[in-house]
Amino acid sequence: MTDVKIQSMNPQAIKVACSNCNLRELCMPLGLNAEEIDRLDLMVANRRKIKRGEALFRNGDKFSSLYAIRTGFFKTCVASEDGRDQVTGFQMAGEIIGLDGIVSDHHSCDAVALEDAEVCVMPFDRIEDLSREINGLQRHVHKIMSREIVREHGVMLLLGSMRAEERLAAFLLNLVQRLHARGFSQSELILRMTREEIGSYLGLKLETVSRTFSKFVEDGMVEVKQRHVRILDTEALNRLVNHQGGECH
Amino acid sequence: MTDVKIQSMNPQAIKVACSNCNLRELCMPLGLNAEEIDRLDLMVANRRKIKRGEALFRNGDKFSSLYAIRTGFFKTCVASEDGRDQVTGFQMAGEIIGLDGIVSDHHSCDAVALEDAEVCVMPFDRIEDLSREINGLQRHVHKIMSREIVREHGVMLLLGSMRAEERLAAFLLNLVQRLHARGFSQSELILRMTREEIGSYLGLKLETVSRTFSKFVEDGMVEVKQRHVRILDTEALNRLVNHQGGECH
DNA sequence: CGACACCTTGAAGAGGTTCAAGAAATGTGG
DNA sequence: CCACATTTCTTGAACCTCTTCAAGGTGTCG
Repeated sequence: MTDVKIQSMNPQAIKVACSNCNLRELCMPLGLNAEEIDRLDLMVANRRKIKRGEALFRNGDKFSSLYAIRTGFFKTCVASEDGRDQVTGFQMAGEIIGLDGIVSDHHSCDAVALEDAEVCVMPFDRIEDLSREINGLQRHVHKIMSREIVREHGVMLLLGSMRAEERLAAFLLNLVQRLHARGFSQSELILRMTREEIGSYLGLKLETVSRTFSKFVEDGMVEVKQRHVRILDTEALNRLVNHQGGECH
Repeated sequence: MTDVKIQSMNPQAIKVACSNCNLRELCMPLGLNAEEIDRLDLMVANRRKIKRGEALFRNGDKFSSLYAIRTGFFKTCVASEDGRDQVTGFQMAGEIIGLDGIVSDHHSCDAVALEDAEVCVMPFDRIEDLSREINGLQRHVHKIMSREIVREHGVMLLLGSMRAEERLAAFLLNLVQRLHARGFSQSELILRMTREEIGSYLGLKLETVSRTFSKFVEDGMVEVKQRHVRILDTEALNRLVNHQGGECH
């Protein structure tokens, strides 16, 4: 196993600067003045590269930092004592991971890269220091955590009340919408995760995910070639999600 | 150090004081000095009583405050456009609700009292002001939000990977454990919610909840008389949750 | 005391899982 | 670059869990 950690520790090679980052609108607060924006750069200690399949952190690891994803794609998953596994989310560029670790000073889930990735490491005590001085940052941190809580409410709704087709439709629409917000296509996407990981996230078995994809293809709503998905009828998927199977009016 | 505050009988004049509150260990940070503890009292604007069945806030309401539950019992639930409903949690004394509202300045779920309740109203901008000055409070706020995120991970695991019996067992154990932490019995509890609300929370229909209760009774694990539940065999419930139906390792 | 909400139980049915087999893609080492 | 091993994906058939529909019982509150 080759050790790739060294290269990411080389400080002068990398100009860490939120103020330049093209993801700033996604992960940083708006409405700061120039001086505050400059100070934000202090928040990022360094960057770290994670190869596909590797973990950014694991359940039990000491918590020290939040991570802003620069490139790549992650899944987070929790496990119960008896080995049950649940994917709790998929994260992409501009999103923040690590919030789970704050409460107990240790992470309670795994964050695994589904493709080669790079993150900004933001030591949490620096975040706390800075956010005491920059109100906009304080508010931003609170919003990020609240957003995650609300997102999870949505997942609970999905897991608690939707059927397989509705879950997969909601999943695809959510993914493509987030990708679109990052400049990708509205209708085409490449799944970074396996059917099993999708299934875990949606509370379904991988066979059910596969079958449901096949059904969507039959119905002409999407094209699927392995992990390449093209959405042909966004409206139909929306109807699936919002009109629980078709009550009239 | 006389920390006894005068309380008039006039409800308008009740001096709100976290420093006296017997729930302080549950909802307030530890390790503050005397001056900081005094300042915490500023956080609570007033108290508010909510009758059983009434909402503390509803989806769409303007967000302004977090609420610390003093007495009573709440459920929070989200609804999708098409009227699907999902209970996202049950909250009891010492717990904080309202975090969902921070991100968008509006609440995205309903908080409904399941029995007559009283809450401390903590305007969020005061919380932010104070937590810029009291590091312990800042950290505490972060922990509360992180705890909620981690709690929801647990619910996702439950909804995504457990079967009906496992879900109900986990639910009962969680409830009784939280009640025990508040000085109630380890083995006896009164359910404040209907079978339907339990079902919504657990992603099951009310009939399934009822049948599963009956099965637990048959198996001698619990006694159930309507909403009064006595746990006879905690270990058996624990095994149900942790050994997914009995793999023999 | 009567109306209403809540709970229990049965029987039939649907949706998803499990088990199994094979196909397609991906990665690896020679 | 190819052959082989491995992982991932698809599809079928049988099965099982939970849901749905229905009816009756129990508790509660004005």
